[in-house]
Amino acid sequence: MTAPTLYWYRHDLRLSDLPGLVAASRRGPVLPVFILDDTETRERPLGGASRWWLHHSLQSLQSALQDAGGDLILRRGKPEAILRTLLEETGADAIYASRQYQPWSQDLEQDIKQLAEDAGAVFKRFPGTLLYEPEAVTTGSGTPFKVFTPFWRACLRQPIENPPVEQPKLGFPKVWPSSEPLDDWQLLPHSPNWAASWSDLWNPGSNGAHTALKLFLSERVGRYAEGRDVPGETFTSKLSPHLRFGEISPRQIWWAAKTVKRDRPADSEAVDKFLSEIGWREFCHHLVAQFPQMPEQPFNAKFAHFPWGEYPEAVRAWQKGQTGYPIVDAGMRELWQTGFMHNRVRMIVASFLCKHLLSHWREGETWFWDCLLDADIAANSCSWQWVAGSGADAAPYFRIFNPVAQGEKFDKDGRYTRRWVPELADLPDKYLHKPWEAPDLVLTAAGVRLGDNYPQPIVDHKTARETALAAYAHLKAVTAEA
DNA sequence: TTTTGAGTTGTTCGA
DNA sequence: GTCGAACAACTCAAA
Repeated sequence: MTAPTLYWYRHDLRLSDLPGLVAASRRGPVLPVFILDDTETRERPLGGASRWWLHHSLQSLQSALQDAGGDLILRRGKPEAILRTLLEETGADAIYASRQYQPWSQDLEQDIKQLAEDAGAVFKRFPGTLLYEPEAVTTGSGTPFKVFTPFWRACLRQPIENPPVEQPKLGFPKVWPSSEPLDDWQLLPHSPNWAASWSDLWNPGSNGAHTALKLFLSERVGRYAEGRDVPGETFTSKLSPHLRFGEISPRQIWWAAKTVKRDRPADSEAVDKFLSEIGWREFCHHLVAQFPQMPEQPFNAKFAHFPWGEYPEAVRAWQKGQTGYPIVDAGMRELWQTGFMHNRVRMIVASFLCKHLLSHWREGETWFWDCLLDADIAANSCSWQWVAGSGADAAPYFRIFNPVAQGEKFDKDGRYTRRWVPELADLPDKYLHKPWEAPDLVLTAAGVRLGDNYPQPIVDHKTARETALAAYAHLKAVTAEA
């Protein structure tokens, strides 16, 4: 009888377009296993919102595997220990998995390879999480790209030739090792259950991912180029949490988008704009694969000297959406209430934390990590560094978002701000993004009492901007000395 | 090796 | 209200 293959599920919770699973199925019976590592020895523990998503995504994958006549084995602990045990328990002679790119992944995969060999088994990694492997995209001189545009152009010169692969026909062993009940993992919040309404907002799992993709490509992508910047409208794909957990592959997205370009040439440009966002995801993963310190250290070493301050009260006001800047507060409340924030607003709130509050980008990175359903080490750390000015191809430090101007430009009709900051809902458009400038009569009529039911701005924009620019000048002075 | 062109997402100021 | 220029040089990538 053929020995089974352990398929070690990681950030690839799907059945279709999964090269490792196809290869495993060709060898014989497959034992799918997912390991939750919350030991904090190597892997960064998941944030609260991500745990909620993971619960539902695992549930979805488990039931899909059961429909196929199999199951998903759930185990908790260190992957090294668990995979060693499973090899012994099941007599499996191979572990197959998708390659991952987190800072700790390379060491972990090396250790798994070693323990597999020690047990007389093989460990094989497969692509599937990215469109391009980090080694495959380099500059003419063989070094990794540090600027997005040439990076993405180099990617586009390498066409994706193979279409996504279908779900393989899976065979399973007769005897199954034990599995922990998902509910025992307590991934869902309780007392309070802050995610009570999330099931209405999100549909974790591959089915939900493909539904979201179809909806986006059929109804939204045409207006993506401009619409993506308007947080009060829905012209973004909302695919990020699905991609984060690998419920859908970037290649599946790529091919579906390619079909749209062929069938609706008028939308071709907008589709390319969308695909370049997939490109940013690739860029971030490649950067972290090359620079594993990204989540902790500034990519631009000069920023080690940047005079970040410690302002815990201001950071708390930012987290709670109580800064007194309506667009900032709207974003932070959307995040808290839904596990998501519109991309445009992510930039505004991040700029505000780093530049208006002069707080370290890691404060923001940590908060986003805990609150975002799509929290991903690579995208999160690269994007925060991008905003802070220390990242690859980063925004220049003197580019400081004006939260009033941004609100007036991108949330002109106030739909987004009024939704998340209802205490300002009755203010006229003219003052919605700067209530402190509204005459008393207007405030009273709208039921707004500044400093009472909505805060005064915690910093003055003009002053904060000047202070931030001075901090940057300080950085220049320090590095000039060095 | 040297040179050259270019670089996600902005703001402010002054004409 | 609208427009162009300045903002700060610097580093990257390719010719």
